[in-house]
Amino acid sequence: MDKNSPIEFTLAERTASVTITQWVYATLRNAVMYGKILPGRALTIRELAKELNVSPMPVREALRQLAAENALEIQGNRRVIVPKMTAMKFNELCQARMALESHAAERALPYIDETRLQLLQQIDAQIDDTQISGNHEPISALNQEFHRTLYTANPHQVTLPLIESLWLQLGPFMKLASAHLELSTQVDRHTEAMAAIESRDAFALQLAIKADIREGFNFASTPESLQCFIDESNRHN
Amino acid sequence: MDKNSPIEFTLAERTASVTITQWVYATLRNAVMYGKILPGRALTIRELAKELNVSPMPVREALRQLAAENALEIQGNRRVIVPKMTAMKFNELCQARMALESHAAERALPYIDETRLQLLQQIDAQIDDTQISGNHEPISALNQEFHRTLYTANPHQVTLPLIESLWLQLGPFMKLASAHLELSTQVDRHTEAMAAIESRDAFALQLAIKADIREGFNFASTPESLQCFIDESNRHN
DNA sequence: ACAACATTTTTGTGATCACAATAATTTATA
DNA sequence: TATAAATTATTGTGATCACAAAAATGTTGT
Repeated sequence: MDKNSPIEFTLAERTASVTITQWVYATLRNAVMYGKILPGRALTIRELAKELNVSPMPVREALRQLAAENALEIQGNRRVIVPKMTAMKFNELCQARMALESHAAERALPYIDETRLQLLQQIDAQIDDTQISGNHEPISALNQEFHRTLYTANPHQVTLPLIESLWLQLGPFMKLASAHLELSTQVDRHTEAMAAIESRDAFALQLAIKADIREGFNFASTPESLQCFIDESNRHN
Repeated sequence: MDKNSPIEFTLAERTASVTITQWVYATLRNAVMYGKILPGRALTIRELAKELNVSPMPVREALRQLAAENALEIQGNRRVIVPKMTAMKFNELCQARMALESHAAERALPYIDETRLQLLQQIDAQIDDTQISGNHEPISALNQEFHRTLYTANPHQVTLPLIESLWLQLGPFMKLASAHLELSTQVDRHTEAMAAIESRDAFALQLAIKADIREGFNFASTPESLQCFIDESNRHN
């Protein structure tokens, strides 16, 4: 149990009119989403409060909020940890992403206008530029922005919070997996998605989104390689 | 603004080894789920604390948790309210339920054994018994239990928390709508679902679940009648 | 009678403290 | 030396308080 493994916080911007709780929440969320905290790592209120130079109170609230989003897990002994991954759970999370996000894309399609399409193309171009660097975090962040921009075209959207919950649950594990993976093999499904949008083809859009999600996880194409990453992620604690 | 409209709390059971926060959470969640709090109703920490005979602290945490689940909405002025419904949002919530729950049912199907099927039949029988009374709350609770029992057959389930979030968002509005509706017209789609399970027909099961959800909302079959209920629900504040 | 201003009250936020439960460490025992 | 028991340290929970922002109320001027 390397309970004391340090956490590389990327401190969120601390603008005015943002409460300390919101700032702590954003900071912790970012740490979970981009795998800065290892699965199984125990998080204590006082430790985080000291680390972030705030009182325990905002940390308490932020932790509870993240637990409500299934990003953290409150154990029976009231300890808060980053949940561990299993092969079956990983599979369920991927399947849930495909079901929910293809649905969100379909419901967003009628609302996508020329402006939003250009926005999507712009983000996709940024992804191509960043692809060379090979860093996991900025690519992952841009990829999320692409999906978010697509789904939020629907002004009555209700699924994004649910989708973000799934992203959060996959985050800690993806970081570990991406370290052992060359991303270069990835085909650009975003282009296919945008073609489907232009031709107003809901079915093709759903296929493209599902393919994009599936390929993001194709490092774990065989059960053996998946199990290997899971063992790796759980070895440290 | 009948800000002071009373809230009929059904107090959750206060067993030992349950924290006050958990108890308050369960109580408030129940109130939201079964429409005891009108949409638009502002909730203040101190008011609820006094009402429930607890200190403000557990109420604070419970409210934040419910807000994280999209059951409550934190406004810009930091006030907490039960979100108001719109026709478009209502439609999106129904569509999301159908997409997510039919997916959950499909993923659960392989795990359903004889024992669980009997459990489902038992719950369905209870629903038939309660149907006569006409009360919204117990029928709704049993209906939820039926769906929950189905989805949790899958031991690696990850979608139930997301589904419950959708239920919570629909809760306050359903109560208002059900008051103007005779439920007797409802066909029993649960029987169809169980037949699909027995024949291991995933597609038929998905259809049955979708039909069950759709029919639960068929009081709002025309846009006009839906708008009528929405106006009614928002008139009070 | 109604708008604009000043005053009072109420509210969420965040800090600090007490306490019981849990975990970690030390000491005692075989 | 290994295991059990006792002690110490740490933790989450919940209560209380101070404070600034916001809402409600009261007051004034036209």
